[in-house]
Amino acid sequence: MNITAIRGFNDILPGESEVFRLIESEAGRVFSSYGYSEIRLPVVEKTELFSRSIGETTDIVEKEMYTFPDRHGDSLTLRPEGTASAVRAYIEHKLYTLPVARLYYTGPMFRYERPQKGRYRQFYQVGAECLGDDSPRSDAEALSMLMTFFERLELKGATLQINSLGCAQCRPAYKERLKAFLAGRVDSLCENCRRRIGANPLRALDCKSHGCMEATKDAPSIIESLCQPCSVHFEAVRARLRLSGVEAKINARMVRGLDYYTRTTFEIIAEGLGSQNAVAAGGRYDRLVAELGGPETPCFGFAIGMERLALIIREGVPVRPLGVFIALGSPAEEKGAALLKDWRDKGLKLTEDFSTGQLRNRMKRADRLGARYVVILGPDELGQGVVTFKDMASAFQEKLPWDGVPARVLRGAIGAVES
RNA sequence: GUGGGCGUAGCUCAAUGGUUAGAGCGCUGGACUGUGACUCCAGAGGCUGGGGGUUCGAAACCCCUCGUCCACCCCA
Repeated sequence: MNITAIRGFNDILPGESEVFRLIESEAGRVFSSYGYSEIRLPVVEKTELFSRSIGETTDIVEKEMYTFPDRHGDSLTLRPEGTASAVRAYIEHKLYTLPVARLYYTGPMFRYERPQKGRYRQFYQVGAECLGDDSPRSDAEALSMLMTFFERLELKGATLQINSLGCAQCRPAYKERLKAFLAGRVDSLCENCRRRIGANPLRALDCKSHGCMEATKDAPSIIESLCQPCSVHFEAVRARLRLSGVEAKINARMVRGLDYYTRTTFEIIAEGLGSQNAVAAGGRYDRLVAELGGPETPCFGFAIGMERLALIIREGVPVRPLGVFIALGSPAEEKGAALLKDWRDKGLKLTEDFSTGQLRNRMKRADRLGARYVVILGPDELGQGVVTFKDMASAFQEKLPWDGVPARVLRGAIGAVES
């Protein structure tokens, strides 16, 4: 085999694809029950959109984007995340004329990183953005919607951590305080953190190196440094979450890797993912729309990592039981065509075996295809207007009149019927 | 970008530097001319990831390279 998929780009094969479909359809169901509508966004945007919204000095923009010139020389980029595109579309189509826009999207994102467990160069996200509302209830609503979604998927052991990064009023002051604090202990910081003290001292807070963890133990807390409005907002979000029965742990050291966040940020941590343990994350971004040329618009949004979620949600996605149809001889094949059409129209999931060997081998093929039942039409059955209907799990078989097959399958005797 | 583990049949894995690289599962066919899973028999399937080197002799040892997994960085 000479040509293989490129590194970090994976095929999602049958077996796995059902889980992805389940995640997407459940997300659509839950989100739309909160008034969210789907927006389909392009996978490629002008590079500038991402560098301006995510931040010039972030890792994503500095070294993880798939950027290339198109034939006119414009610099294009495969989207590394969805929020920037959603905001661009919001402004471009003047969706701000609505009182509030609740949007969700799903699809592939691209980042040039070394692949490892739960991290790939092409990865899928489901994201949601609520644009045009500054109420803390909006933060809480999105969070409890997300938790509801996880409940629907029977996700166990997911914990919600929240933080507030403040706003243009209070963050700069905090940054200075932290810088001053860190400056006193440069020696114990890791090389990386030393370098970023100037541009992004907050990063030192969630650095995993021992020295940094030790050095920042008594660092000033951002939560305690919030200005009055931000502090009120944060407390209101927490109160609202309690009301909805959502447990949230404060993590004052949680820092986001994208520059546009303000006030509330959060992460949902799941077990069983190795070191890439955030299955969903997001927060408030009150400045981004204005920074990209739209009107002042407060927003809240998040994204869910689909392959990470797929790694941990329960197995055994319900699928409709598969039937295999076996015709013996040309007359039966001809009659079978009409019967299959009718049965499929009535909702059965049936595949036909086109092989011609011994019935024994054809049964074997049906078994290998995962057939829950087999429908056999041979010369005998043809004469009597029946089929031989066999339940593969119990080995029980019976003769059924042609129009009796759908009822036999659909009444559930063959297992749960679900799409 | 950095570090480590692993690359042998479709899959999971064997094989002190020494004949013709094996096993289980799967696949194809038969025993059994209309009944799968169990049993038995036969068969197909490999440039041992690729390239170079050491050696009388390499799947094995050395170098390079590619792929993959895990971790770091960072993130969903």
